[in-house]
Amino acid sequence: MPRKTAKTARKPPLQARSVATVTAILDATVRVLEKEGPDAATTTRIAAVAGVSVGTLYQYFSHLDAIVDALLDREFDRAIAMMSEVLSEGNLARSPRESVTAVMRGLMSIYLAHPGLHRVLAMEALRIAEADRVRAFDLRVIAIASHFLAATGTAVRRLDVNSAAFVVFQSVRATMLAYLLERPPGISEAALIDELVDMLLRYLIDDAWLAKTPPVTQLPFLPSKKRVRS
Amino acid sequence: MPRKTAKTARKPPLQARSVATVTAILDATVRVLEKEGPDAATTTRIAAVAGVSVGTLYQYFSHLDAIVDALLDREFDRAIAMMSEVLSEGNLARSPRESVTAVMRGLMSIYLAHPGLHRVLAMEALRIAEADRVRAFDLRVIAIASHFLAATGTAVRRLDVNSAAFVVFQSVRATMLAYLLERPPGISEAALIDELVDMLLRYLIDDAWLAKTPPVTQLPFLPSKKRVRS
Amino acid sequence: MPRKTAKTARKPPLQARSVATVTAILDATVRVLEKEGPDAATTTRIAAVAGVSVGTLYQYFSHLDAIVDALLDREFDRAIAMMSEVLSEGNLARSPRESVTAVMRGLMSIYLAHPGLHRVLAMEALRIAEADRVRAFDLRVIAIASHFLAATGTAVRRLDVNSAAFVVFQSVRATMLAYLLERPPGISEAALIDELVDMLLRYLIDDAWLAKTPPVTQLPFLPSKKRVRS
Amino acid sequence: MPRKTAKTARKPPLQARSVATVTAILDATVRVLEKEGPDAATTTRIAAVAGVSVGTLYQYFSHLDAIVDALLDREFDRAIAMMSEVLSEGNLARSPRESVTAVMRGLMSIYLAHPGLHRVLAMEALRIAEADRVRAFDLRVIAIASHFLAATGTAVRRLDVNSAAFVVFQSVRATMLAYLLERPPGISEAALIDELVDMLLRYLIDDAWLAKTPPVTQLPFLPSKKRVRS
DNA sequence: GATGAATGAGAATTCATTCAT
DNA sequence: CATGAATGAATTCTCATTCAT
Repeated sequence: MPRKTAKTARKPPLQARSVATVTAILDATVRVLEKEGPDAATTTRIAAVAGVSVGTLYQYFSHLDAIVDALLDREFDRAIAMMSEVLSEGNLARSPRESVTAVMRGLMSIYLAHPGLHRVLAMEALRIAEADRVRAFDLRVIAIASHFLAATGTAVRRLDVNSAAFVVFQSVRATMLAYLLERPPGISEAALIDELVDMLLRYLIDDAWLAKTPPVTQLPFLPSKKRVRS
Repeated sequence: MPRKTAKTARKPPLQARSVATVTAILDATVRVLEKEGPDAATTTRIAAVAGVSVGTLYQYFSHLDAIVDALLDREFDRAIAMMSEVLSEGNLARSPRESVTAVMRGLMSIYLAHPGLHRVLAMEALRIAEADRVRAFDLRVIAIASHFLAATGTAVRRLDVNSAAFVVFQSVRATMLAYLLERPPGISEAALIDELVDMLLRYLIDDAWLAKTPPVTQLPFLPSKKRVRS
Repeated sequence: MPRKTAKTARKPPLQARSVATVTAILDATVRVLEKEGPDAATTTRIAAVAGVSVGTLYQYFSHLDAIVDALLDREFDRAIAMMSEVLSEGNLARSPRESVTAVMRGLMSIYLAHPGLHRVLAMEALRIAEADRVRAFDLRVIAIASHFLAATGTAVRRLDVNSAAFVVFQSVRATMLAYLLERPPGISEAALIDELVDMLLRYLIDDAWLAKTPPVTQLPFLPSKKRVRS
Repeated sequence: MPRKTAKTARKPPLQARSVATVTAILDATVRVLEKEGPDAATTTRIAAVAGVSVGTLYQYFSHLDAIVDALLDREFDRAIAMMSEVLSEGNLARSPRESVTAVMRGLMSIYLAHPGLHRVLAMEALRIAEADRVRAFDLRVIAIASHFLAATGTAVRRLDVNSAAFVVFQSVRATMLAYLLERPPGISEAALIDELVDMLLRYLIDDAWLAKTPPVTQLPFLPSKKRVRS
């Protein structure tokens, strides 16, 4: 994704009819990102893969960046949809651990579907601190989560939901993405999810509530026997 | 940090007598990054600010990327030094919460010193999944932490230290960096640190041990009435 | 007025029933030129402002240049009409100075109405040496002027009317346009017109005839002492 | 001379040594302008003709426009040098008519040397009202002229030298340029110069002074019979 | 006739890297 | 060793013009 200067204006696609073309361009971008890497994602290449001319590409996206933005929105929407589904009425019976695990798995599969894309999206997030976009996403997540928590009567440990949302969003995104990109040997996907779930549950949910469900079998790591002493 | 071609593999900085020049170049890069932004950090500009010619710059760094690598190492060293200090013999008496808080504050100040640099380092981490480098850092941190934990007899909840280190590293880096770059309104620096500390403590440390120190005054947030208790 | 290729020869506007559309396009062009500058005057923008589609625009004008040509003709017509009026039967009693002043004022007001347009027209005149068009205009002006001169019996100093017309046309156009575009400080509109009038009168009209009307109160400028006298 | 957006900064050539390269670029631009026309004067073409790479071109000129600016300055300098020469001490004995004629011939030969260049310079003058540049030139001309006028004791008719300089500059430039570009049939170069000289002399110089030198043999043109009467 | 989506050649500009001095 | 002028591949983006609907 070669970058020059980051211009301001971000025109939305002009016509409603040509959603097909817009989709083609977005999909082509993802395809290039996944198969050829960020450096290959030039306007010319994207247009070629999308089967349109550069001119057409620019008819719908005023900048190369605008494409990335659109993709970010699309992925955010995807994540929101997944969470709505997972935390919907039909799943109120699940334990917090089950629910959070389901969400983590959902997220992981979203990242897994297009790791190269999310790599670029994360880089973009660093390039231009996209506070507003992320904030909007956070708010949507908070709304969904709050609704679910209220419905299940789950007790939350955090005082400041906004801070918690911020911390959780950044932590989960970075961890999952780094995992998918680096594939650290010795850590399975399931194990990573377990770690995240455990971290989040204990960070977010009240102990009393957590106690209601069978605790994970996490055993102490160090020092083994000669424990604590005190 | 304008990028063209990722070119060949990244070589380490050439062995060089003139440490002064190398330092000058590294410092110049940081200065440019902080004051003029990533886009201004061209080889020519860096050389100019460092007071040397481009040619000389290439005498010491085979790639532009090599400079970034060197800076990453330098910052990692800085972090390690800080942790060694904070978790040293002299501080064994501290409670886990105090220790973790001290580490978080140390990290925050490292990021705070050069946010622009760390922004680029984080981007670089995404650009080329630098598994090995991060892994090496993690190992050093684990060593320091293990030592400290053993010395204080602290009980750890995690089974797999490597996974935990991975999760913690990514979570803390991403959260702090995003915080510094976005400066989300309504979240103070101290509050963010508290959140991270709380998350990490409960993720990492055994409840029994935590209980030994005054618990944080986190109050439940939601749902309001039909609260937990029962 | 962005230009790519000068392409083929310039065709005249296609014969069109819908004078309204043609006018709309011409007016839109002027509006864009005045309010958004030459660079904004793209076919798409002009069409948009005119309230038609690009396709329609091309129905009436084979080139973007054809629009400019049409506008040039329109402005020439406007100038001719103004001169005919000013130098008409009803104004034979005026002194040469009065007449020329009236013409200059008329021209100035034509330029003043659309300076941005005339800027482009002048540039176009340089881009493609539009000898024929200008020549035709000159001839019309000469006809009008000759008629007026004969009717008033004014004695002309020039031997070669064509050369004089050429010189006068270029001088007046360039001076007025530069004046309007640069607005040189310290020169009022009236002053500029006086200068031009004085220059033209003395260039064109016989001294004896000029003497008949009160001379301008131009005072000598230099050298100070050994002044000319009388 | 394809144009996109007119950026601001105009860096002067960096090094003094490489004057040769700068000159090569300027000369190449002129050559392209003269032989291939304005549309061919792209950065790539100019660089090629100059025998350097585009990169080098941009090392010395931050914009394509900067080249044009440099050429404008060069031509202005050329004109000033010519006038200094023509109106120098050695030529004080000449009559006003002779002097002005000499200047006009000098100018004509400057335009004649590179009509294509001056065409572009004039267009540029319209594109961005370059008031300051022209003003600076005018001042230099005024200085030279004033000196000469004082030395010869010539009486000037104009009250406002600045206005006069403005009018004269624009009139002469436009007329000569249009002449060279259009080559209107029936007007010889000498004739055009005579016209300009006559116009300027009568516009600028006091009649008494003009009378000192044999008047031009301009005969009345119209109306034929009822002539003015001597 | 009108529409406006699609086209694509082509222009400006950047910057990592080399190498003759 | 240091210098910094030269390189040129590569990229983004524009806009006149066409043509299927």
